[in-house]
Amino acid sequence: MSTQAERTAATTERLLDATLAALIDAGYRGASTPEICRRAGVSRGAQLHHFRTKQELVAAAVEHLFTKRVADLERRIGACPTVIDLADAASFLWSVYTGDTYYAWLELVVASRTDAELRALVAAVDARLVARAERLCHAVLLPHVDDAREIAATTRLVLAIFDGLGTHQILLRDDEAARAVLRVAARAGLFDSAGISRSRASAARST
Amino acid sequence: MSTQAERTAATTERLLDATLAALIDAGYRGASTPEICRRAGVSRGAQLHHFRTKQELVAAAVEHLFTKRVADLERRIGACPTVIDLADAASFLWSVYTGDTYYAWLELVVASRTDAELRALVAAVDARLVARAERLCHAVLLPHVDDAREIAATTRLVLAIFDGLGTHQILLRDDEAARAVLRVAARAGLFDSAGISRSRASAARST
DNA sequence: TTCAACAAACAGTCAAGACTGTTTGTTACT
DNA sequence: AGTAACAAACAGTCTTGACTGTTTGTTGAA
Repeated sequence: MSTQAERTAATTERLLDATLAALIDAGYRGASTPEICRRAGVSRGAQLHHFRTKQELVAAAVEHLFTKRVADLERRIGACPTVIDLADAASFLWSVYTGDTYYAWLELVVASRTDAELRALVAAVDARLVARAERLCHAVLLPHVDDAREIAATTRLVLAIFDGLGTHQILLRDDEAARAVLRVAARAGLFDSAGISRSRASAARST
Repeated sequence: MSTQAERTAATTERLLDATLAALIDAGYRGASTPEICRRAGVSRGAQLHHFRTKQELVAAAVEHLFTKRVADLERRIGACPTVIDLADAASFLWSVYTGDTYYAWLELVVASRTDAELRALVAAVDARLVARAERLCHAVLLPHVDDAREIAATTRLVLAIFDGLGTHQILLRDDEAARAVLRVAARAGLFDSAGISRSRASAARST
């Protein structure tokens, strides 16, 4: 039928996708191995053959989620028309950033708060995500800034707004409200390199 | 020894405090009833006498957490010296906002994403918290703004930044980095009513 | 090329432990 | 006495990981 390698790849991918789906639909608590196997259409024996412990499966799923998020983001950003208004850009980014994969990620982050082993995995992957975000932020928002700490802090601020809004959306399922918040942020000059530069200039004067 | 009412009050309070402590230390998943009883020094029989189901216990704990957060916040804000710099104020708010009770709240919010009953409880309490935050935001940041939607959006933005930074702290345990982010936000005019007004004026001109 | 030997993938069952909620019994207040 | 508060044993369900056996693919010698 197929080679061993092909079978392995197919089964592991189904398991990893099922793990993310379970994480999204049922949360970290509900992502049990029987549930994942049920979704993947794979026997528990097969699952245990490929991932000897649940930790191994989760670790692989974290990596899988990272590549998926990055691929999603870059594909959709690549398909994005030329940006004119930074407020529109923020709204566009919001539509890319939120969604299922964000909530899968949030489940992992929150679970990792009380699980040191998981936290080590998630933190390592997060560092890579943040590094990418910093490069993007540097290119788009702060092309004339060279201070790494300045770039890092600005990136964190933008990420925090998106993450915070994503968390709020759990309780207040109102996408338009979230976009209104982003418009306020844009008006305040948050996504506007000129605005930030202007603020920096005034900050410099005040010292 | 003591009256029935006193015994009931003492036991329920110990159970509720233990529930929050378990939520903080072990997460929603780890906050099992045996664990809560162990922490409270109460037998499972007593727990089940006062809270017939876990749902009841969690519901009471959500309410307990709300009163605790509000009390903490108002007590510490009351003890705060006169505010001079809004960046310092943001840093102060951060020290009040983050901490154990924030993570207990986050556990509940994330768990409520995949638990409709819990979500109804948490959303109702969240609405009350946000309403308080809006009044505070109106008084401190936007005293001259009357548009309710404007106030709501600005409040959400500030809350989103704090919540997002709190989530980031799970992976990046660096309080100083979080404060640096808040300084960037303050410099961008986010916590500065004048800055927001100025931005609004320029936005009005552009239309 | 063909077939035997081997390895990997897969399926299903089982035991140990954990959690929830019920039931039964005991102690302390009214 | 009667009732509320508490304690402990128990039943049922779920999850994890171990174990046994079967099918499928790979390798190498004749």
